Amino acid sequence: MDRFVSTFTNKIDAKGRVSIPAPFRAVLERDGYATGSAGGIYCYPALEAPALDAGGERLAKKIDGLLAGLPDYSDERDELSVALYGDVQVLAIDGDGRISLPEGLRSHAGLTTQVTFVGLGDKFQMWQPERFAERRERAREKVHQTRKLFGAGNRLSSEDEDDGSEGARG
Amino acid sequence: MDRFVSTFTNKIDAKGRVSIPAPFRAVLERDGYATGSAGGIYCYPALEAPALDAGGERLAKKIDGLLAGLPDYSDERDELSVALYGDVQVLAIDGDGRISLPEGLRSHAGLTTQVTFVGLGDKFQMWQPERFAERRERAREKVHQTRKLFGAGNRLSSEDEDDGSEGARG
DNA sequence: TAACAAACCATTGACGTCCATCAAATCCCA
DNA sequence: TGGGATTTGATGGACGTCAATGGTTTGTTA
Repeated sequence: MDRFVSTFTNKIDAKGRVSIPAPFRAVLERDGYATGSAGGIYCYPALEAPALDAGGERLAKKIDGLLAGLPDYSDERDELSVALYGDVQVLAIDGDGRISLPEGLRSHAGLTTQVTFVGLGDKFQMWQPERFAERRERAREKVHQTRKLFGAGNRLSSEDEDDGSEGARG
Repeated sequence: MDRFVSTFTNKIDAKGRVSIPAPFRAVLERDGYATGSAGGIYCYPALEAPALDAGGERLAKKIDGLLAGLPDYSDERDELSVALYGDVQVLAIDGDGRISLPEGLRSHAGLTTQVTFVGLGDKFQMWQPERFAERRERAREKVHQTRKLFGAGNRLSSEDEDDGSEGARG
């Protein structure tokens, strides 16, 4: 499996460190990340939500792709670069699979004692647990309505039905 | 990693010196810069912003590339050369990873006590911290709007589209 | 010789690395 | 199938290293 799926909730310790869920680490390693050596995960404040987006090399390449079409040294490119590269932090993963979240990122997502990791396929997000619970409720509502529109015969929507599949520990 | 990414804020000391963030130095060294020896970073006032542009060999080559298309000894080339090269300063990096900013550059960017280094991929910028905070907000706004223009059909923008909803299962 | 700049050195605090502990899930064998 | 052993992942803490920063000395030039 090479996608981020499921949700997990881990603690932030006194030094601001938090363990990345093991399944996510496995995906990152397959994505070209070498634990312990130089490199790390790319992390930035999500645009539309009080959360952090994060991912590995694949995510970095997508960001590059957004800028690839723009001419060098145009104002437009500079402006986009500020938002895309300027907001990104490269977080190193230590030997125990942990990252430490800088203050700036933590405050954007309102993270204090716990972090909920949410798999989104190519990337994952980090949420303050209570906030994510709300968001999740809204999302379920939405899925419910969407299914009604498409009709019950749709196999894909029944795919979204399974719950209790989360691996949240602790 | 061979690109300038993230933002860092460092102090200017009484003698006008400021440390270049270690990750940026690493990029510069990989780019062909040898700390301590002859050479330095290329730095010039940004054309459209109260900030300084800076970079290493790769940046210099890109500037060369802009001129390459024009015929030798043409007036056009001469003028563009002056515009591009005329304001460039080569700043030496001392043994501790610091540069000292000449008064001309400092005043263009309004730098007094602190400098915010902003990674933009092939180059980085130096900003007065408060001014950068504004610029960053604008940039995020713009990305926000750009995404809406592209719409969900765009592969790249759909990547940035999620607000967490699609990852919410169970 | 005074003024300035550049190299050198020293301190401090943050961060990365390493180690120990604990809980949960799995495996193995009776 | 049940219980104990083993493995893996999460968490907390100690320690060493490096980056940022401030200061001092040396060299150079007018």
